[in-house]
Amino acid sequence: MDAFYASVELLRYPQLKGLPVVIGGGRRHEDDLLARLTLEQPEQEWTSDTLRRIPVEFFPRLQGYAGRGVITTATYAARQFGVGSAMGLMKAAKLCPQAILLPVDFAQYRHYSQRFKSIITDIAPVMENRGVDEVYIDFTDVPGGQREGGRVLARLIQKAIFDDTGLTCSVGVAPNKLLAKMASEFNKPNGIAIVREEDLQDMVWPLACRKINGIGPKADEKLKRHGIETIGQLAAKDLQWLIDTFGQRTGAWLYAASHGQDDRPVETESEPVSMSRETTFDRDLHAVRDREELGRIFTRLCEQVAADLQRKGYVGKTIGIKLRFDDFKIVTRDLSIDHHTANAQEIRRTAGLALKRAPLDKRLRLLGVRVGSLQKQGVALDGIAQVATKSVANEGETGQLF
DNA sequence: TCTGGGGTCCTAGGACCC
DNA sequence: TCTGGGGTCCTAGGACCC
Repeated sequence: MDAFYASVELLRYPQLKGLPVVIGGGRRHEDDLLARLTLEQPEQEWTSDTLRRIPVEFFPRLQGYAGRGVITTATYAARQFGVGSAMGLMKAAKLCPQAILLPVDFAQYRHYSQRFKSIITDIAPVMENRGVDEVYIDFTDVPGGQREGGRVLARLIQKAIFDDTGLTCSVGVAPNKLLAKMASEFNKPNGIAIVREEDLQDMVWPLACRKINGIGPKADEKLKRHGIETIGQLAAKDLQWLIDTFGQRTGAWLYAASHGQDDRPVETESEPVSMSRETTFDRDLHAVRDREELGRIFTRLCEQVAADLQRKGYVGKTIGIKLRFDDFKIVTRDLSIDHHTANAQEIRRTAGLALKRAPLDKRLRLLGVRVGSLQKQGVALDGIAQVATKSVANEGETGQLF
């Protein structure tokens, strides 16, 4: 198989070039911004749409930012100051107070994401989704795909995307997904990199193990404890040692990955496994003292998940909650019911039961609601079970929190 | 100055059935 | 009555990715 990994530089509107700009802060940041603008300039109607038309220079600077958001992405000019994805905005404000803070524009990302993907499937139909801005492509059967080792096709795709959307795109070309993904990082932004099997030693082995998609901070730490820093050092270990040290599955995978081997196909179809909604509060909430506020938020999350399920046509039967405490410890509780549902009240009721089993002594930072074991709506044949919605003991008991 | 939101997959133990 | 093994479902936590 010949694979591409294409990653669009999604939010880098041309006018951001050269300016230190960070994007982040979540939905709340945009709401705050709209509220402020409405107050300052009431003659204009402020919406996400009008916001989009304001030149970047008019957006607020990071300096003095107080809130819990993180950076979604940053321009290269901002990255010079050491800020980057996933960093807290308050920390970023210290490092680069002059950076312009733009709100995250989900509607626009979705729009451009669809355009970018449909341009690609027009050219190369075997495409796998990897989130809003990244895809794998199997171009084995694309006419002309082999010219200059794939470079001609990569350039064609880049040009088509740029002409239509104004977005740049980094492409990695390799014999499999693992290597294509790695290659796509080599010439960011707007680059093309080709890795052939015989390039493994020169181009891949010098890289840090962390560059392998699937090796995160924990695995990297463990590798380092064994003196393994680079992919080449990993490749020098024998299979049995890796299996003894990391377990059968992970060991064998590490061995294969370090030798550039990966036989996963490009998957064009996938069904969702779960849908969830979660929110981090502006301030930590206490289960007893902030009971009412928590209850409202909880209900809203359930309604949002239900709406997501209904809009996308799914029903689920495992309903769960997620809590993050002030010390960042996470707890989850799941409860499976005897039929599939997308009903907000039913999700709320079941999630409430799950929540009762969680410890609620510490202050809460985040609350989430998840529905799993999904099925397409209409396929569900739970039949009679639908009638017998369980009434559970203790429901309505006095003194309960939710 | 603490660290978003939406996902997937894996592991591991226990229940329960055959 | 005991032992054991396999399979599946459920639950909780954790690693990782975009």
